Amino acid sequence: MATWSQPDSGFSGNPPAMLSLKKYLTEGLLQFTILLSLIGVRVDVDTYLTSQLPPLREIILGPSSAYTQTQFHNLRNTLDGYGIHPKSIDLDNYFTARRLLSQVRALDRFQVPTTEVNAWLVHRDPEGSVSGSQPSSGLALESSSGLQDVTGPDNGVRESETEQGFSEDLEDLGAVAPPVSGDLTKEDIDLIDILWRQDIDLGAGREIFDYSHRLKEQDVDKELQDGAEQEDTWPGEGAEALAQNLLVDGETGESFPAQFPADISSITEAVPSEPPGLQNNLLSPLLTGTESPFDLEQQWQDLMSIMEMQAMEVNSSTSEILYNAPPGDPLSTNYSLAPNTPINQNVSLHQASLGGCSQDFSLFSPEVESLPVASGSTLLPLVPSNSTSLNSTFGSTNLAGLFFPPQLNGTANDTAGPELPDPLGGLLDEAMLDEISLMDLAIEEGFNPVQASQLEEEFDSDSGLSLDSSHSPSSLSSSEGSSSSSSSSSSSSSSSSSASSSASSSFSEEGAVGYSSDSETLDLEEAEGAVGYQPEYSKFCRMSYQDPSQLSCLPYLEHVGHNHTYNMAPSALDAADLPPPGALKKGSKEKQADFLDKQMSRDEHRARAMKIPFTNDKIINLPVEEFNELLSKYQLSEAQLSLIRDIRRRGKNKMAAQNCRKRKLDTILNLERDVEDLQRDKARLLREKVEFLRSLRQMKQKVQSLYQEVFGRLRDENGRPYSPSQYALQYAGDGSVLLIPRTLADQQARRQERKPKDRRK
DNA sequence: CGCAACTGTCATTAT
DNA sequence: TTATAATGACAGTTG
Repeated sequence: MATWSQPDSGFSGNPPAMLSLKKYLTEGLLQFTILLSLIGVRVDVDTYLTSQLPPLREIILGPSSAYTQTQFHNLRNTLDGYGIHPKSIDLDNYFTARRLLSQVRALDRFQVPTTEVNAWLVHRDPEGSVSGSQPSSGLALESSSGLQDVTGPDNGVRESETEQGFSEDLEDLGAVAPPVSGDLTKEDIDLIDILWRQDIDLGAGREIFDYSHRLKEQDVDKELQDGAEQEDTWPGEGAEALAQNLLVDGETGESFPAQFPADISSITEAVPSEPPGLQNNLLSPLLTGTESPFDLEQQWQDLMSIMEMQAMEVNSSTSEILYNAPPGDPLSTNYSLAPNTPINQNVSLHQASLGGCSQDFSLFSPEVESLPVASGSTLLPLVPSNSTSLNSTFGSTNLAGLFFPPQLNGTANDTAGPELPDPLGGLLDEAMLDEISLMDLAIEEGFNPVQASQLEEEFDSDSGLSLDSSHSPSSLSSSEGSSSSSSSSSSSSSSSSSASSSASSSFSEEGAVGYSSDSETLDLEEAEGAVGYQPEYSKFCRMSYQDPSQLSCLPYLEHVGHNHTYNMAPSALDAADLPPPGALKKGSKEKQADFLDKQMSRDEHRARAMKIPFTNDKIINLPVEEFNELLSKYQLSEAQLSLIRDIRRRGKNKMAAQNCRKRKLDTILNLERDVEDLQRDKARLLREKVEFLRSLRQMKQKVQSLYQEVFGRLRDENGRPYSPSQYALQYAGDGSVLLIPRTLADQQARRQERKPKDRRK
């Protein structure tokens, strides 16, 4: 056996390099298209391919490898970690999927407020209490949300539960990788090869990902849960209104935090400190806008830019505030908040948002957003009397420009209209919001188990190489000593139990298909070969890769528990060899022999009937040269030779069929998992987007409030406040703020308006 | 008995 | 060309 070369040299005949790009592109694209269609993501695959977007490209190309030749040996020799279910054979595909996942998860890194998301998720106050900005206050409230109830226990409990679920699923998958050290000896590798050649399932494997990855995924999971909660709070019509409002935000949103503090201070310094008087009348154009559809990619880029620019500004506190907003309290939506808001003259925007948002939250609460108002007019009903004048005031002031760099600022004010397409608004329509909720719900309820199993696999991945481990069903079946198989781990023992159900412990005497077993029996066989009859012990483990106990727990594989080894003696050839029915009554030895006979395959019976002087294992698994050499050593009849050739052909084909089926199943599983991952990522990204938009809107509201505050404190030479309808604050590029007549401001604004949306009286 | 799942086998094609 | 692998299709076995 030591002399054995790769029996399945056919694999080597298909090096990875041979994988045609065409195959990748065609099959990969096809699969990915299917995935996308399943997910509902409308993405131009070609665009992403050409744009060389790494994650998507990997996603596209990844699954395709499932159909490619599996480089078992190469992969195995990499000693890299991977976790695979018992039927999983396509390690290439698995690696691809892993790489894909890792890259997708890598996206998490860029995202600004992962922790912030968690924060507001956890602390969201469904009661809508204003004071809920405190993180600690939200936890109890969280459970009260409707979706939360649907999804189950609170996050804290949930996380642990998911972990348990992972482990269970992992076991189901049979992918539990035993903690094998990464260092493998030559013998180990050889053993792996041997096991593999013996039609052993390579399924179990260790994961590529380390603990941090798993943690990351868990975080993502938690985010999903949280996201589901938060989104649950959105009323249907609210989502639409929100989307529209968000659009407006998107226009102006991208850069304003940076300049804010300085501007504020500059304004406030020049203003006498008097109680605000006109704040209520001031309506911020920033809150209004029109939705402009945008392609997904552009939105992505915009979103990214927003993230980058406002990462520091968008913090957990704002998020908390946003989500602590009282549900459905339209009354609080009026702009009375300004008086209640103590404006610190010198506070930075960040501080202002922290302090003011808690009180101003009502303006940005989902309920407010949910008001059935479109674009700029959304907030008008909320404004008491001179809302229109206020609008005009704001529109002319170009206040937004104060906070947003020109290149990014799409003229936030209503009158100006969206100079630039809203990068975010297009994504955030009602349907999308609904989709988010549904997706989260589905993921949490439906996909969590699988997802959990994935996580569990990753968790176990560290343990190391599981290919050859005794834990893997395949190894169990193939273990040459097989006596050890009985003592194998629980996962493996299940497989042995299945075998034992039909066979006594004797099955372990010979490593069924294992080459090692051949070697062990070689001498004996050859010694008895002349006699022509070598009592082969049944190949109990032949089918062992299908560990029923493990697979039964896995939804996909629960039906794989069969062990149709064709134990019966069907052919007339071996009928004579079969013991009579009364054999069972004979001694245990004969009983055992009978049992073994029944475990023999048809070809084995035929071989025995034909007095084939060597085992079927050899016939099937020996390399061609050795096989021919073996044949040459015996004087075999033509019938025998024909049978031997058939046995070899059938045996190889049987293994090929098994591999094929495993591969097929693995492909399906991988695709399924990819779909889940993509759905999860999509949901997460959408959630993040919503979060950013909310934060953005909140900050804009802050700006508006400050504007109102400043404007309200302005007094003319007679000590009277300026009328918002007659004056507006105009800021210059250098950061200075001027009080100018509204007519002038309007002119300037109109000059900048691409699509005038005049609301003046 | 019928059905579903699993498995082995054959034929065909690809490598 | 040969050997082998892959795979669809079919049939047998089992629960």
